[in-house]
Amino acid sequence: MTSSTPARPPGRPRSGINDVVFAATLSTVHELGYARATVERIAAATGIAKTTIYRRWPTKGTLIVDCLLDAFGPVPLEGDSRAEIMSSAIRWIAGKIGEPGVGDAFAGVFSDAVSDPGLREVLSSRLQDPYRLALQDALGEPEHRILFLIDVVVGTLLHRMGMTGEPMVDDDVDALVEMVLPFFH
Amino acid sequence: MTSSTPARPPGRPRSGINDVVFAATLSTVHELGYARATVERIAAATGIAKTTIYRRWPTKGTLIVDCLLDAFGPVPLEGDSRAEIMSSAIRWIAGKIGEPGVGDAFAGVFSDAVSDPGLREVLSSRLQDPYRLALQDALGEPEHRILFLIDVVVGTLLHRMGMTGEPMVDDDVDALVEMVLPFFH
DNA sequence: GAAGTTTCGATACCCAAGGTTTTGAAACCT
DNA sequence: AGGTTTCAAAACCTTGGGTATCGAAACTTC
Repeated sequence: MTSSTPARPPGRPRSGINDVVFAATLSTVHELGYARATVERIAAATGIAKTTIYRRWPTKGTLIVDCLLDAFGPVPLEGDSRAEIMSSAIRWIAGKIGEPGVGDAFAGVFSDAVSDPGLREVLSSRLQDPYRLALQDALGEPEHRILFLIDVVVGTLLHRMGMTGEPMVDDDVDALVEMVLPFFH
Repeated sequence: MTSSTPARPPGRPRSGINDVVFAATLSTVHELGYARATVERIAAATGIAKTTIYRRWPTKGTLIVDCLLDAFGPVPLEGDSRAEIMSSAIRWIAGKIGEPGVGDAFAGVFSDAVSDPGLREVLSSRLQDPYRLALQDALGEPEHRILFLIDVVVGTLLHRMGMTGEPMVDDDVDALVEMVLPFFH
């Protein structure tokens, strides 16, 4: 049982700066927008070296994805009925995308992924798949229906964000829920 | 009335190369993706100089928007009922986004616009507004409802395109129509 | 305490791509 | 012929993602 708690690996341990980097990433994206939130600026905002960021995240895209994973956390799948579960999930992701920097970062990394199959794979497997699986389980729907649901909800929220620069207002989120729910009876 | 038909401006007239540039833009984007479809490569594909492109379009974003305007053309608002009009419009834009290069170009310029308020303005006023006004007129819906409709339809189609790299299949476009129509009675 | 290993900060660097500038020639007008 | 605009070609600038190097710091084990 010597490896049940694997010994700390040799060498200098990493300092616990991930949270600081995530916070600086979101605030920098919020202030300057996605494209002008360069890795150099994010590093400067945290006070650490750019090389340290690239040692932990191989690309800017993976940094943003990890940052979003940290910002989102697990889906709260609350509610007694399927309708309540879907409704709360939609409002939850709408609220998250409305948080400062989150929507910009999401839309930005999403757009980078369009021309970058590697990043698309990261986005799909690390960010989308966990939520897709949780929703499949909670709603008892087949994969392609959940993928369609995610396309509709996230696509709509990001399109509004990208077109106006502002997150979707609550009235329109209500409309989104009202439109989606009947389709998934 | 000497200026009713304004005289041709002095100097060497522009050669009619816009169509060639648009075609080369779409094919280059289709082959290499949006980010790798550089202005230099597009120019090389047409055989004209990069400076000629920048003389006609101030930025890559405006070139792409003009290219999309040319590729889309006017919305066909056919059908006797509101349902038929909406259905045909949704299938029309889905088909256009599925054409080679169009979806990539659309998603790419859209994502650039996230961090670029100037490009966002161009995208909104030159590309979205004409279709929004035509739909408002044809469907008799207020502006915010049409904006919501565009967010849902275009957002969903682009999210699928960005996440998978492939346009949405017909079955899912059918589902999109089926979901949207009842909401707009 | 010394050797080995890994992280850190700093700096310099490479490369791609958007965009500008310059120059000389060509095409059109009056 | 002179004025004006467009064109192609080339050099150039800047930004930003990502890499390479180096010495110092922080741990481990022997």
